[in-house]
Amino acid sequence: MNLRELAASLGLSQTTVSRALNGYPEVSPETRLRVEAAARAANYQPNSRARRLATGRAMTIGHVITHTGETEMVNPIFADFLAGAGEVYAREGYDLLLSIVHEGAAERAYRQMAANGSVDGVMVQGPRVEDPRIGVLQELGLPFLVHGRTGDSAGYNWLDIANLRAFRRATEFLLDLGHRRIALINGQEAMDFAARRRRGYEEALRARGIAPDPALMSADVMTEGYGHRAAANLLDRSNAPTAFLVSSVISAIGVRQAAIERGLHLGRDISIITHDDVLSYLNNDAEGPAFTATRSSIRAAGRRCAEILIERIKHPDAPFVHELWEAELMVGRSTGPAP
Amino acid sequence: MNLRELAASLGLSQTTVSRALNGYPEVSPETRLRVEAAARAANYQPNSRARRLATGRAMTIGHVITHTGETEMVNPIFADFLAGAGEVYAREGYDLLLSIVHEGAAERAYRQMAANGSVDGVMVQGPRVEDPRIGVLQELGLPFLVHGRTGDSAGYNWLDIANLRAFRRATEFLLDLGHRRIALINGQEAMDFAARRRRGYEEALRARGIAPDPALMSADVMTEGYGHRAAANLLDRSNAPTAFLVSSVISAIGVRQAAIERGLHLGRDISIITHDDVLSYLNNDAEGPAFTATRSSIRAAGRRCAEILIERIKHPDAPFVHELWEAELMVGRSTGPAP
DNA sequence: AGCAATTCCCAAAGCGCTTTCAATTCAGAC
DNA sequence: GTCTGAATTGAAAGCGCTTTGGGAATTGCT
Repeated sequence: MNLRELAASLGLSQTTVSRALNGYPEVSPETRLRVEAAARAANYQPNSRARRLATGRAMTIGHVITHTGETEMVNPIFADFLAGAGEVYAREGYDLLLSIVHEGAAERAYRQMAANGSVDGVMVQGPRVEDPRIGVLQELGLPFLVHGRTGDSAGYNWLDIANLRAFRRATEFLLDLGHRRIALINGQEAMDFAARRRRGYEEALRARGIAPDPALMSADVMTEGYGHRAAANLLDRSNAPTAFLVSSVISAIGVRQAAIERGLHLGRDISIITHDDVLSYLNNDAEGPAFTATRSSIRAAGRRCAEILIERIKHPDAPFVHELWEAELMVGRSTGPAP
Repeated sequence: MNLRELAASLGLSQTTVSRALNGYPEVSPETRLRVEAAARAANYQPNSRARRLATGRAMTIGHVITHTGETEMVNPIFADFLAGAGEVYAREGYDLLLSIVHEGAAERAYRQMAANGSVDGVMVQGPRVEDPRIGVLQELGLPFLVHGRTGDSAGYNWLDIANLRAFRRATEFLLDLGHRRIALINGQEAMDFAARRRRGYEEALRARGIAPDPALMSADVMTEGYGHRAAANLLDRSNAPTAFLVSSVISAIGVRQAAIERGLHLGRDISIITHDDVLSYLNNDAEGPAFTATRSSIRAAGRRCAEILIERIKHPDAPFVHELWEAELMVGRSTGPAP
């Protein structure tokens, strides 16, 4: 059933039927009701391909997710972010076009989306400290929103969490507990969020007169194995740290494992604070691991990012939106006074 | 730059330019070269909206991912599956339309995709023992492929792993090591894969004259917390199991944690076998946890599923494809003789 | 009653491609 | 020379919708 047939069956023109269904005012109430009833009865759905061509809008938002070359790893936090954003898209009638490519191919993916008009805007995730994607998107004139920040953050829309403050705060918390040798198990520091977290950690240490010790810091893709390996190395040293600051729950599980293997008791012999994205399948709650954590839901971020982006698509000339979220510090059972 | 402008700039008709770019034979080699050069120079990309309308093909594949009501959990294995499928889609020129909805809304999502023609086919993941989606898709006449199986599996395309055999094999492995009280920490048994795994487990026990003990079996959404909780309960009983068969690495981590908390040493006091989907961020290899595992890459499955589905879209009348993959049993450090 | 302003509806022109059908050219066959 | 058929190219008709620019009927105002 298409519009022409529906119109014919009603003895109306396509124009009127189209207007009736799309809520335009120049249709009499009775006609609108009649049309709506007929459309429902015939289970009429406008052909989205035709509509897109006619309106020039794709009603689609593009997400380009990259995986890093070496490990081919797809960051699992994307799933939760997508779930949050997807909720909003569905509500607003947008489709979500997902493209998963190697890191170097992201630019091409964006160019293609822009050139062939398959999306109205794109969501950028996981920006690096220097991220070429931003410049490309600015040049393309495609509306976009960055989850995170990079470079000169004034010239585009972004939503980020206060990574620096969160990790400064977490470090201060450990310092207050008397810890002096605090290890940082960070994500890859080419990523903007990781770079900021490190700065927060270092600032807090310096503010207490402690020089950051490069031997206590590591940075890598945040897998469980990495957390385990990094912690194992550090714990086997003569001058082992008494506390760990970890960038993800997945890695924190590895760190915990390394500690336990060495007979250390969490919150007594060793302290761990992790950043917690509140992933649905790794709940860090009272009955779970209950790590002390800086906490900010990635899914909620996805929702809000989607809202902002759609707003931007509707009003491309509005001023840039910058939204900074604070992470909350949740005290769990993985921290305690320095031994 | 659109086709008309490009054609005008070349002094050719749209017809010829279109043909030249799309590889039709009725264009002279020189003309084709000229057109291709001009298209490259002008960075011409055909408007996908127009092309879709004209051809009637969406060049898009739909994935509808559901999250269960209570937990709102998005299964993280989807990310890896999508990454695999996405690779193939990109190669074949297909887009991936992702819809993340509540369980009950899946049917409506499919109907909508079919009615408004936004996809050429859909991928179905995580089928339940009785799954209404299959019937809906058959009725809609939309090509689809199921990752997994359900009900009468003859009437549609699917790719699955041999869940029953994998878990029977794993159970036999534990039995051979002398274990007699083996717990099953399964996924929700409304899911087809989990139901099959359970049958495999029970078959193996019965074959050795052991009656499956309902007290040793549990089933739930496979989070870390669930694994921890279920194992803790079992281990605190008087007649605790000596081995665990777990349906996912994430839950296995929780099980391991519960065991360690009770001073049990893996592979000596307690054995764990888990199913391993080879998730990129939870690598279960030599330097990682190294669980003994039944192993099958979900990402590889995603790749193959995409290939099959595209093939089906191109040849809708071909006979149904059924592909059953064996999981391999990888012996790690988490299993040993019964104490 | 006469006029302008609404109200409601329609015909037709796109949107930017693909594809059918027809036209033209030219080589080779008679 | 004429005819046939292959090789190239184009004109134009869609694909199914939205939207512009009228037009007829109705209403409101003087």
